[in-house]
Amino acid sequence: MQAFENRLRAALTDVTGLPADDLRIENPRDPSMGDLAFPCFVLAKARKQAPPAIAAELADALNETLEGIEAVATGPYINFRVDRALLAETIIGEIEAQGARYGGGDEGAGKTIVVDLSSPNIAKPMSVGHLRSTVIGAAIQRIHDALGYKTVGINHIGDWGIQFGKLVTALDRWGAEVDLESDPIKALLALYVRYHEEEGEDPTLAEQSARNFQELESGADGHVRQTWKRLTELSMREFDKIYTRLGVTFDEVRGEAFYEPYLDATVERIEAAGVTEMSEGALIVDLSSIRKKMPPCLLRKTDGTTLYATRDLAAVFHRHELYDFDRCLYVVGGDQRLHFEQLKGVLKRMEIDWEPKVEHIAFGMMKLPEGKMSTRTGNVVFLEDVLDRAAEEAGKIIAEKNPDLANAAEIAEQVGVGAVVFNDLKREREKDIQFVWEEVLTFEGETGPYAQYTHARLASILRKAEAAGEGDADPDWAALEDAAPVIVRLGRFPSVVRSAAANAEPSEITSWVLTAARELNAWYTQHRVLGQDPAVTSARLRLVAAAKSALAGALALLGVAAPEEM
RNA sequence: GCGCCCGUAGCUCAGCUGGAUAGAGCGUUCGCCUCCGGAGCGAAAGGUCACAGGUUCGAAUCCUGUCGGGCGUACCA
Repeated sequence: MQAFENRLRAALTDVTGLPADDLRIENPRDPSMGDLAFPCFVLAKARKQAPPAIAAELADALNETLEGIEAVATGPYINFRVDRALLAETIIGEIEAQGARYGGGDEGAGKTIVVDLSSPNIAKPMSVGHLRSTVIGAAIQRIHDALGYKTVGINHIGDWGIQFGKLVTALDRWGAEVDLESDPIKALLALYVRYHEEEGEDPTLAEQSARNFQELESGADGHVRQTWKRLTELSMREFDKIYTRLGVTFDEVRGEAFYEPYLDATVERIEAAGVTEMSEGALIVDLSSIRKKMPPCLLRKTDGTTLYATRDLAAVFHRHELYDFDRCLYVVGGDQRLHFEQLKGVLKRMEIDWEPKVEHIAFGMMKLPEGKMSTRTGNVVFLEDVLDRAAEEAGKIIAEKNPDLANAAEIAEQVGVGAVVFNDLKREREKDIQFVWEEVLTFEGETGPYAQYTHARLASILRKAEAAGEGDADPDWAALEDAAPVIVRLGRFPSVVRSAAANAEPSEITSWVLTAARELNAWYTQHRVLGQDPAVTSARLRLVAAAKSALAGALALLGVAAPEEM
């Protein structure tokens, strides 16, 4: 589609004299109006003419020069219609030539994108909330991979902080009462909740916890550190199970503890920039010059220990030195907006020139009907349970609709997990989403399984064609006239990928997938592929194969499997 | 209180960074399997784009205010 757009831009430059970059080519509201459109409003002032008159005049001029594209003036717009056979042959040809790489490119070559994603906390279960960061971050990374960027996916594990002092305290007091081996994370969660219930009554708990964390931060390899190590190992084992199911891998997995040795140097560096001061006994960076009333960033507490912000600053310096990134994307919930504003605020005050490359890719909170999820109060839905139930549900449907399916269990997992992942990527990432079981377990309408089903149907047609030996004839591209809207949709995929990358917005891909799937379903129910005139069957089969390939590619970017049968 | 984000069909959401008659899915109602898979397809009903002003050829989109919601607001992460 880009090729046609470029030709139009060049032709429009010739007839208007405007630079190609200033010409905005749009998609017509209704596909029946045309494949591409140019609004003439922008020319009205300079030409002192009404837009409809300009459109009519330009359309005539363009038709003199354009070959294979027809320009029609419709009111203030010029609508362009690419010759149907040319359109089909060009777009399908592109998809066939590029295969699984269709939609990708190499414009990212030489550029590095760091993506900070997932970042679960040790000793806490992965909730459906962590799903968002993991799934959105992984999709953003894959989208950039496809465009040729060097990407670095970093899982920044929350393995540090005062809560580990608390956990050690809780384990020391009540550890004998729980079973850590069979389900370590749920046992630890119970301890954590209990701790917070009792902390109010018993001030010695908080004191002990503070001492524990100080010992941990001192580096002493005693009881506290040993306990902490054990917690980390138990938790990572559980997390890896989930990452395997989601098909997510990381290029770098580091805990916050990794940055422990860098903290002093980080604080010194910020002090050397002359932006720190003492306030109420704590070491801070004042940020009121960045934005009125912005709270200061705390680097050291009164007791000298560091905070989340200190460790994140150490991490961002470390990452910049290691990767010299072009963008560093933090895929972290919107409830941490202030934290990243402060992080960037400190960098700004230090006059660090790469500060704009650090971006907070915020996403909406996952909420339960009962309110915000909270590990402290136990108001959470565990990710593992969601995946299990979705796969189970998919299994039931397979048993009912396709009982002879060979690898039913494997497909049920792909469909169930696909449904959960797709559901999470469906909406614009900044919107809050409410977790509703029946919504997650729905496989009809705008869902992942619907997209997977479309893919499976296309695969099925191709299998039948293969078995019947159809599709060898030369295709009659003109026979795909009725498929033009679908073909245009497929042709737009590369620009959708680019937009999704620029906006770090995977939902642009899901939207495209759903629209394409809907249009494909409509098309193949109206146009039988097999058993037609051989030239027609050939053309339709080429479209089916191209569409299947593009759909599979899009689903791959999202991290959703594209089964051949389901 | 202050700061940031948000308000589009009964519900969940799109709306291409200011353009054509505001579109989907779910739900509701009606159709469609002698025909490549009904996790599907076709159709109907459903809208004062929260409200009030403003900017201009033109606003769901930009600005201001009001109302309603979410998140955050220095020693948690």
